[in-house]
Amino acid sequence: MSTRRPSPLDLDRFLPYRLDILAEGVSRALSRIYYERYGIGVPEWRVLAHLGQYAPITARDIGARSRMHKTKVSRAVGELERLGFVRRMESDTDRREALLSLTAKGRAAYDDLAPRAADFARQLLDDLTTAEQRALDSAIDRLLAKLAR
Amino acid sequence: MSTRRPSPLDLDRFLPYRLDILAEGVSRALSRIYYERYGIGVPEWRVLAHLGQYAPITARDIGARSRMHKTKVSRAVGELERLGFVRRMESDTDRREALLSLTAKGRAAYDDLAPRAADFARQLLDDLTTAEQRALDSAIDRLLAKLAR
DNA sequence: GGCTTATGGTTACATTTGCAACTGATATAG
DNA sequence: CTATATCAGTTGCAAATGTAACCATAAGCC
Repeated sequence: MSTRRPSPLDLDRFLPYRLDILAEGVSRALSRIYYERYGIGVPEWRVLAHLGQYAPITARDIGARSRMHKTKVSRAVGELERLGFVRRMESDTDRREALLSLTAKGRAAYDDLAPRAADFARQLLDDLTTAEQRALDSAIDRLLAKLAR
Repeated sequence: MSTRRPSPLDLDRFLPYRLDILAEGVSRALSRIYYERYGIGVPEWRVLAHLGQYAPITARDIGARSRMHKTKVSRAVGELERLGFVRRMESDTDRREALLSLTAKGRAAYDDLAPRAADFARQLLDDLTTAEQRALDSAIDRLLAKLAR
């Protein structure tokens, strides 16, 4: 008679799987905010958010910070330029790289979106107690640190 | 004189962004395990894992459980069939759908991979205290539940 | 200096993905 | 019944993505 071995892997509790579904769902929900208003996708939003906070910054550094492939950054920057959101100045210390920053229009979009995005994250977390939020945050920090090794 | 407004959005603490980077990093690290051994990618691995645990199951149900688009499931199943990992039986209650299950070869791959995947997740989490692990798990549950609404 | 190697960024090409349309089958309304 | 709507799954096509090659510049080395 065949006995069913206990499954060595319970998918519904498997962290990588759960994280992926969660990240995808959160990203999709958030994207509604910026896609509806400005017609931009995830990579463009990411670049915009980086520029809002860190400009002037090079494409390289955006990629390094956000773990985006350099071609993805390059194309997102291109699209944002096309939209008139981003301006590039050539660096005077290294003529390969360009210092990116926001135009007035890009700044306006950022100033519109950033608080909405922050609200979104707040609402998402508002079921959790402060302690749970801290626990989640610190767990993410530790996992990220572990991956970096 | 211009004063810098406090940023309304601190990216390094922004949950959607952090989740995305974490999920991507975890997935990439895990994928080494199954890619190196069987040359399969994320969608194929996901389908394999579902079949290992829930077979016989339809492609539709795999998609519903794992939030994969039906075309992605369809192609992953096709690839797993090509590899000789998956067999399809037609359902006798509904001839549109196919009941998928693993061949001996597919089962062997699953039995090889599943414990490795489980180990991977355990190692990933072994820095965290049990309390932290539970907090993380419950936070993910709540966020997923919130998204589902 | 000149030569090799590495780097920021873009582009070409192949692969992957998602959407829309389709096929064959089932459910449902009248 | 039968006509219409719905559904499981596949396929065509377009958009998005990653890899590799490339260009221009910079850095390291002799």
